[in-house]
Amino acid sequence: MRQSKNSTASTENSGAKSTRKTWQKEAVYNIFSAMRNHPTAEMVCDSVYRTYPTIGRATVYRILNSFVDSGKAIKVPVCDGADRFDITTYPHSHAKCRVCGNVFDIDADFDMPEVRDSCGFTVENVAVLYFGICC
Amino acid sequence: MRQSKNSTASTENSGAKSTRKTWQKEAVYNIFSAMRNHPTAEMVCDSVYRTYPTIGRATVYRILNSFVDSGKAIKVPVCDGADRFDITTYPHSHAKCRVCGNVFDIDADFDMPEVRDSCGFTVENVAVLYFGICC
DNA sequence: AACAAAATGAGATATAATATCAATAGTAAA
DNA sequence: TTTACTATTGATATTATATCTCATTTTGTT
Repeated sequence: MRQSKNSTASTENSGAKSTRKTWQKEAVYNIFSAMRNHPTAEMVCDSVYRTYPTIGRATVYRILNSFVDSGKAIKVPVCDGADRFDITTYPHSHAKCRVCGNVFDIDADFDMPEVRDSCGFTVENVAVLYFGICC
Repeated sequence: MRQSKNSTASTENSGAKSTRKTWQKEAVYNIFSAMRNHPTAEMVCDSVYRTYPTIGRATVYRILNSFVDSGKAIKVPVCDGADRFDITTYPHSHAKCRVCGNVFDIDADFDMPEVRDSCGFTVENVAVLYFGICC
């Protein structure tokens, strides 16, 4: 995603509410929530496309971002490549294989760094990412 | 992939790839290592450009990546925007402000999740990233 | 049905990073 | 020093990622 200078998210238009039901939102949610491989936006596009060839790419991107904004999904930072989207929102961490590039869920069996306030930084969320080899 | 087929039998740098000294590598290292704000590759480019206007953009990208490969720097995953490069390689974590976009070092005063082997995944490294607001 | 606003979709634009490849330049051998 | 070899560079093209623009369509409401 491009970095915007002074706004947090493009979908957050002051007071704008995405309340209207559309078949596009339904389609993206149904297909994305069935994917358990932390897909990129493009991967979701491809899947949605197979069933709904008329849907626009920008629409899929917009809808995925709206899921993140509304807490229905999270973005996983993976350092390289496209953003990953994760339908699993409970606290857990991720592992990325540097060979195959796949991203896996990792149960947070260690003490998950807790959200804290220090150094004048107000923490809202934390992401833990392991790098290594899966195979 | 390239093998030194006709080099003398005893090379001190066995397997070393980027061995030749160039003023470009010197320039990028000197300027990058003085930047303490987790710059993107573009930010390094801009800085290097001011002193060495003839250096190529691709060269800066290549050299920065070689620093990461050789362990002289790390890439910081920030979920949004361009990759960040960090000259500080000792174990610590990072915080990213969702308002100003800046990235800060955070001392790992909690128990840093340790590198482990679980679920068949061989962990080589771990990154902890806080999201929040700095101001 | 008619209306206003939200949402979409096609394409343009912005941004990020690597690939290509001829020319250059570092290093060792002669 | 000169030569030979090839790693490295740099201009440009290409690929990848993601958002923006805006005319058109659709939704929810009256």
